[in-house]
Amino acid sequence: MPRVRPAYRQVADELRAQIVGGTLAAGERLPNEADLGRAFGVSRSTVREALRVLASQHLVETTRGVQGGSFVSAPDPVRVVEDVGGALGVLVMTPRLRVHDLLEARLLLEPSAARLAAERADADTVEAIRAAAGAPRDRREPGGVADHLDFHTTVLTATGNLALTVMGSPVNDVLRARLRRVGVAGAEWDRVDAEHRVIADHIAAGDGPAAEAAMRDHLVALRPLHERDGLWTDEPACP
Amino acid sequence: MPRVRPAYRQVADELRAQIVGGTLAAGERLPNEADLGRAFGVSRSTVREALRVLASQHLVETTRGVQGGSFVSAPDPVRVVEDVGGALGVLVMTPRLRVHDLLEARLLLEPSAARLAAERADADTVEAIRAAAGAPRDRREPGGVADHLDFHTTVLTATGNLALTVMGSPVNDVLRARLRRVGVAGAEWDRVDAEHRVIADHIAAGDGPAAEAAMRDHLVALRPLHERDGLWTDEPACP
DNA sequence: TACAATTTGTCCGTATGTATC
DNA sequence: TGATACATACGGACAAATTGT
Repeated sequence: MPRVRPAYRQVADELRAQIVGGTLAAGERLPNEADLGRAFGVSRSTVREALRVLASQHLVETTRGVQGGSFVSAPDPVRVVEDVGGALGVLVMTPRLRVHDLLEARLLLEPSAARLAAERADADTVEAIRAAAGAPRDRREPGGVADHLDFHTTVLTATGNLALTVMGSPVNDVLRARLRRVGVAGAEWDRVDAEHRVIADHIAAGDGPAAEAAMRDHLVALRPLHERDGLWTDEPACP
Repeated sequence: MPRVRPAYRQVADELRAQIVGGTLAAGERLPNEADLGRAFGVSRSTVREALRVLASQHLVETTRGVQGGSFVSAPDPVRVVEDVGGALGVLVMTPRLRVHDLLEARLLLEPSAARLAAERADADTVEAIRAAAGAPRDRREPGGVADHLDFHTTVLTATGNLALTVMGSPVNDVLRARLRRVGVAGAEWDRVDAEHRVIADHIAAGDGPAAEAAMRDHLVALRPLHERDGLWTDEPACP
C-alpha cells in the first residue's frame, strides 16, 4: 500500500472533495494551472496530473485557449452508463462474471421495467419505443445489429427512473456487443423484432402485466442466442 | 469539440486498447516511463499524464522503487462497485435522479435477489448473512450505521451473481450514506434489525418465496425513513 | 486578414524519494 | 550499508490552440 499519497493524488482528492461537496459548482471555472499550483504549493506538472485524474472521472473538462481552462462538469448519466458498461465489459472476460449472470440480472430487472413503462409512458415515449422496436435493421452491419438506440435500453428509459437506466443499460450494452461479435442469423433477428413489437404494443396499450409477461418470455427466448457456442467466458477454463 | 486530441489522450487510448484487447495481459509490466515515451515519441511528462488517466480507471497500477513500474491491473469488481457508487452519489444530487428512483430500483431487484440467495446460499454464505443481520450496531457511529458489511449488499452477494452485486450495491451505498448523514433513531434501527433477521431466517431455511416477500415488505417499510424531511432536495449548504 | 492575449499542451533537465537486492 | 532502478516532483521554456480586437 502507498505509504505516502503522491502529491497529484492529494491535489486531485482535495479538488474532488470541493466538487462533490458543492464548494465548486458545476460549470464553474477553476483557476488556471499555474495559479492552482501556487495555491496547492505544487508544480504545474503535478496539477496537470491531478486534473487528468479528475477529467477521466468526468468531474472536470479542460479546453485550450483564452476562455479555456478547466471547468467543473455537470453530472452526466450517459457518461456513467458508458463507464459502467466499459467496466462490465472487462469483468465479463473473467470467470467471476459470466454471461449467464448478465442474462439473469436482466431477467430480474427488465420485465418489471416493462410494466413500469406501460404504466407511465406518455405519447412521445411510446413513439420512441415503437421506433426502437420497428426500425429496420441494417443487415450490412456486422452481426446485423443496428447501432441506433437499443430497444431494451429504450424501455428502461421509458420508466422515467434514471437509476434503472444506469443499472440496466450497461448490461444490455455488454450483451449486445457480444452478439455483434458472434453474429446472428437474419431469421433470428426477425423473430426478435417481432417480439419487440409485441412488447411495444402492450406498453402502448398501457397494459403493464402483459408487457411484463411478454418481456419475460422474450428474455427467456433470447437466452440460447447468447449462451450457445460456449464462448470462452462461459466456463472457467483452468482452476 | 476537441479538434485535436492531445498526445496524452492518444497514448492513454492506445494503451487502453492494448489492455482491453488482451495484447497486454493482467499483471504484465509495462516499460518504464522513459521507454514508453520513446516508444510513443512523446515526453515523459506526457506518458505520466496518460498513466494517470489509466490508473484512475483502474487499468494500471504503478509502484515505486526497483521492481516497481506500471502493471496492468486485474479486473476488480470491488473497484467497479465503488466507482459506480461514487458516480451515483454525484447524480443523486441532481433532479434527474431522485432518492425515490433508487428506492424503486432496489425494490425491483432485491426481493428477487433474496429469493435467489435462499435457493443457492451454502452454509458459509448463510452465516455471513446472519452476521450482517445480527451484528450489534455501534451507536456511537454518526447515525448509528455500522460501517461493516451492509446486510443488503451481503444478500446480493449471496446470489452468487456478480452482476447483481455490481448493479445493486452502489445503490445501497448511496442510500446508506444518506441515512448516515440524516441520522436515525435507535428504536427505528431495532425494527430494521429485526426485519433483517427475519429475512436471514428465511434464506437460511431455503424458503425463497418467503425471503422474497419479507424483503419486499422490509423495503416498503424502509421507505419513509429515506424520504422524510424532504432531504432529497439535498442542496449542499453554502458556507 | 493580421495580430495580440490567454491558457493549455509538450518538452527538457535536474533533483529527490522509495523499494529491492 | 550501499548500489540500483524505478517513480515522483520541480521549474523553466516554447509550441499550439482559441478568442477577441
